[in-house]
Amino acid sequence: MEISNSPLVRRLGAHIEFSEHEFSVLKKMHLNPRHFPPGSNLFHEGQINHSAFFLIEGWAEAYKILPCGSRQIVNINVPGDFLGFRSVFAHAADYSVSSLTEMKVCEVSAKVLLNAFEETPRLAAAFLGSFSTDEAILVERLVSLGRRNAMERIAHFLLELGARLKLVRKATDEGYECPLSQYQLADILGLSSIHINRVLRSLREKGLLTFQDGKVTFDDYNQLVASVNFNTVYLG
Amino acid sequence: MEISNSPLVRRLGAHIEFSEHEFSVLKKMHLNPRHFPPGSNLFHEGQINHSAFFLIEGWAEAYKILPCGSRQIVNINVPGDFLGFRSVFAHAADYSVSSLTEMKVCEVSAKVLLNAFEETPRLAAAFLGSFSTDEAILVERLVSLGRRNAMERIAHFLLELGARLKLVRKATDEGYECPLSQYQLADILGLSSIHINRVLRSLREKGLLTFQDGKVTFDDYNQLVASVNFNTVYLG
DNA sequence: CGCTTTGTTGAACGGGTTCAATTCGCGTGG
DNA sequence: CCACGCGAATTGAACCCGTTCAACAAAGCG
Repeated sequence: MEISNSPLVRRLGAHIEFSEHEFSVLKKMHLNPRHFPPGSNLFHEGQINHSAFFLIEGWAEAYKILPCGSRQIVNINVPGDFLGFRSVFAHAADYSVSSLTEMKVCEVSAKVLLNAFEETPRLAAAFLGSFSTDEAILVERLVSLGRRNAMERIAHFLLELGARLKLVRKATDEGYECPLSQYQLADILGLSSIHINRVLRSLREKGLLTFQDGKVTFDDYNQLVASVNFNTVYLG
Repeated sequence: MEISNSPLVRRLGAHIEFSEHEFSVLKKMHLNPRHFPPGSNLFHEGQINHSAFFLIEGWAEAYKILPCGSRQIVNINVPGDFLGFRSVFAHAADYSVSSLTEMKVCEVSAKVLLNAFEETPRLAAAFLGSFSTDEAILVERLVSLGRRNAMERIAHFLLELGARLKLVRKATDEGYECPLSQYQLADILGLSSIHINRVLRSLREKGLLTFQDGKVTFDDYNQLVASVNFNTVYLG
């Protein structure tokens, strides 16, 4: 793959132009790609990591399991996303990450990463900017779980995912391929899968969006955006 | 104030020992402290910031207002916390921050911060570690809003706040001073203030914790921790 | 072919909200 | 000094969004 088409470069480069030197540093991070089948564990809660991953192809989920047995998905990761960067700087990972589909990642050790940061401060700033976006996504989901009803949560999440996938050319205003099940949607949005099912039906019947057969289709993008007050500014 | 007693140094130094040089860099960040009365806005959603703040004394709240008028508090900040660091690297702040009490902060420009990071990589790592903890707090709250009931959310949040305040010597296992109202607790935990009130009464009657007169008292710390499965590992 | 995973629908229940009213403490002005 | 207003806490009652339990259909897969 041509380096400039890498989803990582596309994400980091959303706001700045890279120099030749910066490109070469990024290129080094693309060596040694690794593949995982669906359902693989990249790392788990409490694990001490000395490396992080770039997600190049495929989808992953970051989640926590509660003692009572229920589960909260913290984030869904798509190509261009960072996996486990926090746990490099923290003592240990505070959640688990598994692949949802066939997945291609590039592993980067803490050392390589910190060296790159020292060497090219602009690159460090680009990374910090992207980390900020990740946290903004987390904040926006917190708002959803705290103050939005089921319909708003679902629409918001699927619109957000669409916006993120557009960055890496995997979605349009028409919709996108989506490997998530209704159960996973429930664990992301703090709802039961039964209720997810009912609300999805209602959204479909209203002609707003269709979540079916591994595809999300925006049947009326503008009305959907308007009806849940979706705003992309937080995505950077 | 002696620099080594600064809540910022106490937080950053939770895991590493600073050199003389690193101390001097941190000391420079303590110049020009600013004071704010309760209810001041440090910055608001959408604002473009070129500087961030360390919270030295007092409490603050970070929140988002929804178009429907309801509010979600993203985090409560206590001495030693960072305010607005993300918005330095992102395009704009994605939430607003106001003081809850009389407050003392130190302002640090993006430039000074980035220079410090280049100059002393260990300091940069300490900051990244602390940012990680902030994000872990966010993740844990997401889990609360998604999968815990009102009693668990309240207990978890007040225990977490206690653990954070212990780091800066402002709490013990007995309890701590807390300027939050029941309304604010509601906006943090995605509940109504009426329900907060009822659950607080129930917790008090069970002899687990008392939230009254600006104080949180852990009437039976161990039983409280056990009954909601509180675990501090995510706090780093 | 049976088994598991995912999706679908109905009915009853319940945790938490909403609306409404009351109390208490406190600062402010008459 | 008291009346007033205001924000925070408190309590009751009705309601409702979302859960839980239960049953069944459809699709994929060894």
